[in-house]
Amino acid sequence: MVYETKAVVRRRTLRDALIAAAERAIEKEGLRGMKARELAHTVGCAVGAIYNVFTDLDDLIFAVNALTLEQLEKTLTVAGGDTADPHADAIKALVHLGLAYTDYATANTRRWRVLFDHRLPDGKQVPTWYTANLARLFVYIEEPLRKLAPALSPARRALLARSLFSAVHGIVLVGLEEKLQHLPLPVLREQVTVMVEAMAKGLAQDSK
Amino acid sequence: MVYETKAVVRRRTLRDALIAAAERAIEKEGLRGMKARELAHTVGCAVGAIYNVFTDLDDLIFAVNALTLEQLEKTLTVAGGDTADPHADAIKALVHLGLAYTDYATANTRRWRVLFDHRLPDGKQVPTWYTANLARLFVYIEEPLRKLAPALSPARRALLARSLFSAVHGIVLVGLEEKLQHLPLPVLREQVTVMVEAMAKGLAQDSK
DNA sequence: GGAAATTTTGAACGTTGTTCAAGACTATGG
DNA sequence: CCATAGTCTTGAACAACGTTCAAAATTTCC
Repeated sequence: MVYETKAVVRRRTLRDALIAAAERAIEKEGLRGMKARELAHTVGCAVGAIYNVFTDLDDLIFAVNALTLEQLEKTLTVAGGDTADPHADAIKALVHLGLAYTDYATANTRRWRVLFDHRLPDGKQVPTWYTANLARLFVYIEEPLRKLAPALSPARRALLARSLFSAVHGIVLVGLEEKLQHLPLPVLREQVTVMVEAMAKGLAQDSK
Repeated sequence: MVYETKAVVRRRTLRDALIAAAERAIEKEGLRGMKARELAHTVGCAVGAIYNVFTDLDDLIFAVNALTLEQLEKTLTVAGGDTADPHADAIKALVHLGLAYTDYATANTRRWRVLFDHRLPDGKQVPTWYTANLARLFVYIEEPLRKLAPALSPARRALLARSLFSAVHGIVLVGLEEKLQHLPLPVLREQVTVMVEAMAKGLAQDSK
């Protein structure tokens, strides 16, 4: 049987529709706005049907997060190095990445928040594919970092890439935090630029 | 009437007991573990009694967060500058602050997470006193920062202090994230040290 | 001491996510 | 093309949650 059976098609259609509905719900009201009954209503199925396609709502959230990560990664195109000055190029590339991250988070705050906000009930394990996908965010940083500090061992470079990502993530996170004064986008972008440049220069200085 | 009436005493006693119960619940199972009926049972009151003392569970969470912030601030004692080299002193002080933050977050992960994880339902405002308390975390950084880059205007210094805090916060947050590989404390401390030093050196370099 | 005011109580309400027996549908063999 | 075995879908029902509120208990005040 090469062709898909009706049931399989229906299943995937429902799956996609539910994901789309969840995306819209999250974008409009955040994780709180994603409710089983509401999703079922908007896609026109019974509440129980959700659980034929996803084991959990948590499972559905992970599916949305996977798409969010895809979206996010698409915006993280590395700026081509001019190769005139590899050092300056690397710094430029890092700033570019940081600003792209800032822009995505600002434009898609609720979706982006769910990537990290969502907490599983005690005992439940995060899917390994999700961990791997998230960790891929660090990889984008490794290449410029290699240019910036070539002497670094791969392990240390990976660790530093993670820390660089985390630092920018923190700046954006706190910058967009409602519990504090919301920073206007231009100010936030400037802070990211200044901090990434500082980190890059400081790290390069270290490894000399 | 100088002396407190019985009702007022009871009220405050109940308030404190509920806060204590909430603290224990959060420490054991996070925000999810803090349930109205369970709190009422552990302090020996009716569920409804909670709502005589707090308007919401959110209100109770803010009360716990206030205590958490107090605890946290107590650990952020600034290391005395040796005044031999103000530049090096400033960097040391910043690293010290970062490590203190790291240590508190590691030792009290659940409590600490609630400071930032807790999200209000749409429309509800964060109490201004809470915003002010949180923002006080940035202030600790301003003094070393002044030594590091004296030319900075107060406004820019405040902004940079916020960004420095945010960067460290991000590193710790991602470092302790279950959705990624948990970094062992020594590794995390080292990353914080390296990154704070890099940021400090980079910023100092800029302002020369 | 007794009336008025206040606080405490816990059953009840509205919303959650999730389940599961019953009914509807689909796939397959004759 | 039909009957039947298997599968999927349904939505009422369940448990657990935060929150409310009329009644009961307590405290306050003269």
